[in-house]
Amino acid sequence: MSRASDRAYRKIRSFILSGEVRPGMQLTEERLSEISGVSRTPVRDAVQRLENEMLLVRSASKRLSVADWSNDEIDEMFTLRAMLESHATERAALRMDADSLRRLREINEVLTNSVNRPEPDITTFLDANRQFHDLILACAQSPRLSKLLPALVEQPVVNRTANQYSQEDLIQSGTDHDELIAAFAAKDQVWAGAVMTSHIRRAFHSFSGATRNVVED
Amino acid sequence: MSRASDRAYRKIRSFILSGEVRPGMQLTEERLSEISGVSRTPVRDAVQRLENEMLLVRSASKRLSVADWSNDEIDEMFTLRAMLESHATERAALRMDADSLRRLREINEVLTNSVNRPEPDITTFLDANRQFHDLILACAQSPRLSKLLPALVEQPVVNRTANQYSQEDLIQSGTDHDELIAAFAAKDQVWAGAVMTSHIRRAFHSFSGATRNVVED
DNA sequence: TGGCGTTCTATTGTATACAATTGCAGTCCG
DNA sequence: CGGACTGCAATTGTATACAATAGAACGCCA
Repeated sequence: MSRASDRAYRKIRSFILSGEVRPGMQLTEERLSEISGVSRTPVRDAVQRLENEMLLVRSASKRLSVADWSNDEIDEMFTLRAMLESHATERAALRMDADSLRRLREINEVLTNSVNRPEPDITTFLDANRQFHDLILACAQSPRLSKLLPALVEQPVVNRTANQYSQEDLIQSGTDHDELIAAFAAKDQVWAGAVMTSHIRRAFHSFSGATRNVVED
Repeated sequence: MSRASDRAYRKIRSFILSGEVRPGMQLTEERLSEISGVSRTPVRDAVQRLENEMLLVRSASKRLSVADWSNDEIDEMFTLRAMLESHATERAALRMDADSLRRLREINEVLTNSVNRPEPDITTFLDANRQFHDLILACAQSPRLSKLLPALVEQPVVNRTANQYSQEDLIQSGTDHDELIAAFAAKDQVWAGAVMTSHIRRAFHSFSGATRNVVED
């Protein structure tokens, strides 16, 4: 979108993700306008986008608040993401060209290097990981999927997941990607889809295992 | 949303669906503002919603035009809808309560009556059909699904499908719904999900069969 | 005559002022 | 003392004016 509107979107988003505001907390448009440094008009555009991603919710009558996802909702996000991203992967397997395949290898090279060291570089890992999944989505050539999926790959969850990961988990991610690449090279959509499903499901359990049932510690 | 904004949304939507504008045709915000009788501010809200539903697209730099879906995109819509709505149905099967089940029966009673007559009442059928599917979605109790699915159940396609339907097809819809109700009563999520998949897939083939390959006529 | 640049116009983006709505608090009555 | 009503304050919704930007048309020069 436009500059001010985009700025507002990014500022508000990172404001929420930073954890400065607690889930459920109320936010006025004017407050968001101060935070992002633009007027309420572009703020409202940004807010509508964030509502679609369900980072913000309009509490029974028009008042804005920060979303507070239940465990069930987060489980559901992973489930839906696994379904849709596997489907995207299947489509991509049929449409993958040599250039994209090469690019995937390059990206995963970077990703693997970022974790195969004494102190894993999480930032580089996350960036490469995002590029990898984005490229697959692009290869799927489905405008609908490209619109729907991003709303399920919420950074808060992805980031928290990555931080929960042990180094072995991170290395396993690279291995999964290698297998995906092999499936793409073989143009085997079933294989590719299955690897993606298991890739995301593992992330899910790593996330919920580390997050939930803190009482048991 | 708000009154003017909602008004704009409905007016523009029906303007597009009426077929008065051809797909790919450009529309300015001002023009839409005239059509809907409100100022550009609420129009922009409505436009953003319609962009999410992909009824409108922003053509390489910000100019608006009516979406023009390829056959592949429509196929993809049906595929995604089948995936997500089956999933919703599976969830609903686990969460269905007696009241909702009764209500489903009532709705399907109306639906069945609307088609079991010499001249089927398509309007009533469509309305009951929508209520039926909406209630299942509500029973699934998944805010994400409730946000994602409507973007895949586009009225233009549903309506055109219904008009393509033969009377037997319409009656078959009611029968499918009966079977769904039976699966819900048995709390059998696998059964329910399978029936929904086949229900939507049939609609898909009825649609594409009647729409495509006109050259062969 | 064709390609390029420049101006002009159409369109979208932003700010601000104002209208409408909703929640809250204080008060009055039972 | 409780509950509902009324008026005020906070918040969201809408219109309008203006700014920025992208496209098109025109003319200039090679």
